[in-house]
Amino acid sequence: MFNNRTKIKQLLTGTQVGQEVIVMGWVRTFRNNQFIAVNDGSTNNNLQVVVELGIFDDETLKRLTTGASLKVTGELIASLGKGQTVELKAKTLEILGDSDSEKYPLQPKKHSLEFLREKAHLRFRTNTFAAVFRLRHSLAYAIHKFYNDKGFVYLHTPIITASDAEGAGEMFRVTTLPMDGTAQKNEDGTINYTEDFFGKSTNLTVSGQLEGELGAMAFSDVYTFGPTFRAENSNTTRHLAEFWMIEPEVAFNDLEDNMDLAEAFIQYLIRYAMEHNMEDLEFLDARLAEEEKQKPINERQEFGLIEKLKMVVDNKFERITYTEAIQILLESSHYKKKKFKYDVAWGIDMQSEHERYLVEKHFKKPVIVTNYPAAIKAFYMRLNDGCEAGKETVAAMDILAPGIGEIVGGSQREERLEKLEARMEAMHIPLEEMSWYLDTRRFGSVPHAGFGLGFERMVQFVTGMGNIRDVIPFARTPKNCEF
RNA sequence: UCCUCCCUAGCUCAGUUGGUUAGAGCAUCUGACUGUUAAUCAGAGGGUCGCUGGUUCAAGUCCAGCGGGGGGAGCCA
Repeated sequence: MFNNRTKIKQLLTGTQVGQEVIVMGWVRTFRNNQFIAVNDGSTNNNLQVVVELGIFDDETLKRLTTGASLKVTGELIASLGKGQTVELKAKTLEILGDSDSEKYPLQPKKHSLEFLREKAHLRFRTNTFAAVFRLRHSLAYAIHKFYNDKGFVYLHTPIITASDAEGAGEMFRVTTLPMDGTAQKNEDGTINYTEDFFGKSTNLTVSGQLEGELGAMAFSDVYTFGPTFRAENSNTTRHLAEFWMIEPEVAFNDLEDNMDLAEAFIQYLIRYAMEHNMEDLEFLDARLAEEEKQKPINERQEFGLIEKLKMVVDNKFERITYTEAIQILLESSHYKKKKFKYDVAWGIDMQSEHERYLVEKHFKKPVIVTNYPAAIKAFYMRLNDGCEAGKETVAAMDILAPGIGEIVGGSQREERLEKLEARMEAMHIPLEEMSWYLDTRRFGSVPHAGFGLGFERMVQFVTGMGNIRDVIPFARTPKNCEF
């Protein structure tokens, strides 16, 4: 057996002092020809391995370069120096893999996030990214735990879909047809997809929601958690072409139930991270505080990372209707002083400056905005009854988070067949192609609701990372598909 | 896609009104030191100034095109 090692996280608890142990990991620094800081990814804290002078030959010691991998056996002892409680007194030292220090890109010094983004294959070995991706893992686990404990069924919705009706964004085409122009064409010049692999035009999914609704009509409570794809040419710090989304879909739920679920969900995830990853959160908190110090005072965040997370967990989210939100904006001194670039009026699709004002200036906490004008929302959202003519609204809700903007988008779904069909027709959505979807409304339709939470945006919120490309291992963005 | 800023050593940056041999800190290498904490001290090596073209006696510096990146906007999660 090769893997008879003990993880560094375990060793640092100090329970094995006095015992002979085996450690494997990577060299972070080698100081004074005596002290190796070894990291194995189980924690950001390094284990100090002490090589006493004269025990190992110079040839071996020279190979202890940053990034090299090691196997060390020795006795775990209470540290003789300050700065750590335990250290490993090396008895044997084996270099598993050398790392040419002239070529290894990660140096024992600060690197910019932009530089590390281009070295995404190695950036896990840095403290910042190790903390981020351990948190990402924890949050992913917590998502399954949250829904599993509530009796939800994890439904795997397809990655390749034929429907392009949802209109959530531009889609990536999936095809095996030749791209050299020799693909068969129809009389009108369009590509003849009957010859394609699936016999029709197919795409990568933009959302698992419609399939999720099918599951909810049998299991009552389902959720999806998987990758989604948008071919939008978005170049921002909060958009990816490939991202992960969590989409619960719940039968016998109205908009209020939906909001309750979303709020409990977000608070659960943050609480889980604080209970299981506090060390990493503290590291990121300190990193962020350091970064804030570089900024001019008027651009600094009001709260630290952990402080912000505590506030979200400890306070109810603010809930306002779209109409109230518009009213708040219109009455704001910000509006009266004409500080908004875009005008405010009932019916507009709020701009990010408006959302930011509500969340960051007015309420200073997460805000749930409900009942948006029907004209600016998707076809499947439930029309509210008793609306004033020309001011129809739908039972939609968006959760806006400080610093990130929209983190959740959801709604109660239109369960009434005639109203749904009328809405689809008005929005030019082909009813025949969506017949499978409409069957849910034909056979035992029930009120139901669901939402989508962008996983990376959630990871951004919890880690405080400003750029979404730094919270997914290998980011896919326009003009960038490395690794 | 639009607006804006940027691209100089491995990294982070400086480089004056265009003018000799393009600099610094860190990293790396060599040596010294040896209970260090991003060790310290001394020395050394390291550059097609993003690419292509143009203006000029002369371009890292000015102009144009292309490529890449940051920030903001739109679209959204």
